[in-house]
Amino acid sequence: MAPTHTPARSDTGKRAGLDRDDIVDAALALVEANGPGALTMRKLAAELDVTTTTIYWHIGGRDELVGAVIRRLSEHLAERAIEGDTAADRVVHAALCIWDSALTNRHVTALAHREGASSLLALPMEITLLRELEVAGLHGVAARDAHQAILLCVAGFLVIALRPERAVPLGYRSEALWAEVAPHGITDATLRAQREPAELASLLPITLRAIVDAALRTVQETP
Amino acid sequence: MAPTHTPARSDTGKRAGLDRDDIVDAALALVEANGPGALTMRKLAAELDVTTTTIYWHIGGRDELVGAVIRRLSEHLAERAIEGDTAADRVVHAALCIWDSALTNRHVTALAHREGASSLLALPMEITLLRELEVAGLHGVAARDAHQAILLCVAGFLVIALRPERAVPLGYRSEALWAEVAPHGITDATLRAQREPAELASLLPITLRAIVDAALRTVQETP
DNA sequence: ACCTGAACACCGTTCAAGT
DNA sequence: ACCTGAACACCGTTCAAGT
Repeated sequence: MAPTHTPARSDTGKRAGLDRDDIVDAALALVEANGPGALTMRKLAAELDVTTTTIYWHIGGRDELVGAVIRRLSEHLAERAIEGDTAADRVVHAALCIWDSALTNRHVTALAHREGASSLLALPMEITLLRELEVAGLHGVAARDAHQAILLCVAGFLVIALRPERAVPLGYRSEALWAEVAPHGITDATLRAQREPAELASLLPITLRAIVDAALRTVQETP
Repeated sequence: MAPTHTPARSDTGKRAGLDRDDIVDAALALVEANGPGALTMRKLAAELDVTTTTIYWHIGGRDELVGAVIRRLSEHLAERAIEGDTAADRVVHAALCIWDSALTNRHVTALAHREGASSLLALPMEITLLRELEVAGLHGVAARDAHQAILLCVAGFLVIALRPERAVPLGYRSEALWAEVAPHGITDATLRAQREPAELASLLPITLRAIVDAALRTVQETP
C-alpha cells in the first residue's frame, strides 16, 4: 500500500522516480496478497501508477520479473535452526523446514512451482538439507540422490497442499472421484478411507522417515 | 488431420455437422501434438473450421473441455498387467506403471497436472495400485496413506520429468543454481554430483521401495 | 536516462442474431 | 438444434516518440 521507496528520492525530477527494487517489492506484495495469478504486467503497472512499458524498461520481461520476485523472498526467508538428536532426525527436520516454509509462503511458492523455479526459492534450505545428509554419512552421488528423492517427495506433497481452491470444476479431486467408483477387490474400510483426504502434515514426516532410513542404511552396510 | 466423424453424417444439413466427440478428439490430438499450451478455444475452433462459439455450444467452457480431453485419454489407456513375485514388488511395479504411462503421454499428463486433475487421468491405475496394497495386507486408513504417499512421490518426480523445455529462462533449474554456489560444509564430490541431474528413472524405484517396505513393515508387526 | 501512447497478436467468454 | 459475428475484458510485448 504505502510506497517503499524513500521520499528523499521523490525529487529526482523524472516523473515516477521508480526503482527496480520498488517494482520487485510491489510485485512480491501483489503475489502475497492476491496469489500468483495476480502477477500481471498490467496489474503491476496499475499498482505503481505507471505504464507497462516502464516495467519492461526496468526489469526486461515477465520471466525476469518472476525470477526477481522469487529471489527477493528467498533472501528474506528466515534460516531456521535444525533440531533432532539422531542424524536421521535432523535430515527429516531439515526437509520439513522446506515444507513449512512453502506453506507459510504459499502464494510465492505456488508461483515458483508453476514457473519451474522451486529451487530458486528454496536453495538455502536445500543446502542445509544436503549438509545434514553429509553429516549423516552420505557423500557424492549417494548424497545427491537422497537429496533429490527427499526434495521431490516434498514437492509432490506440495502439489496437493498448494492446489488453489478453484482448480478444476466439480470434483476432479481424488476424494470426489473415489466416491463415484465401486471397484472390486477393495474392502469397504479402505474405500471409505479413500473418500476423505489424507492428513498430509502427518503423512509427510512418516514418508520422509522411510526414505531417509533407507538411504542411511546403505551407508551403514558399506563402512 | 483427417476428420473422425463418419462421412454418412455429413448430410445432416447443418453447416459443420460437428459432434461433441469430434471436438474432444480434435482437442486431444491438439494437445498430444503441440503440448498443453496449444489447447486454446480459438486454436481448436480454427482446427475444426468453426467459430469458438460453436465449441461453447457443444462443450460449455474450457474447464469442461479439459476434463473431457483427460477422460478421453484415460479411457484409451492400456491396462498393463502387474508383475512381481513378492507383494512389495507388485506394489512398486503398479506405481511404476503410473510413472511410465505419464511419460508416454507426457503432454496430456502435463495438462492434467497443471489443471489439478491428475487423478482423473490415472484413476484406473490408482485402483490397481490400491488393490495390490490390500493384497499386501494393508487396509483402511493405512492402505489409503500408503497409497497417497506413493502417488505423491510419483507426482513429485513427474514435476521434474515433465517440466517443459522452455520453463524459466537462463538457469533457474537446480543443476545450474548449484553450479553458482560454494557452500561450506559440503564436500567437493557431493557438490560435483549436485551439478548434474539425477537419473530419475533409477532413483524412483529405489525411493518407492523404501516407502513400500516401511508401510508393509507396520503390518508385519501387528498381525 | 526514464517514461508515455498506441499498437500487435493473442487469450476466455457472452450475447444477439441467423437458419 | 446448431452455428456465426461482433463485442468485452483481459493478456505479454514492442516500437516510436517524448522529456
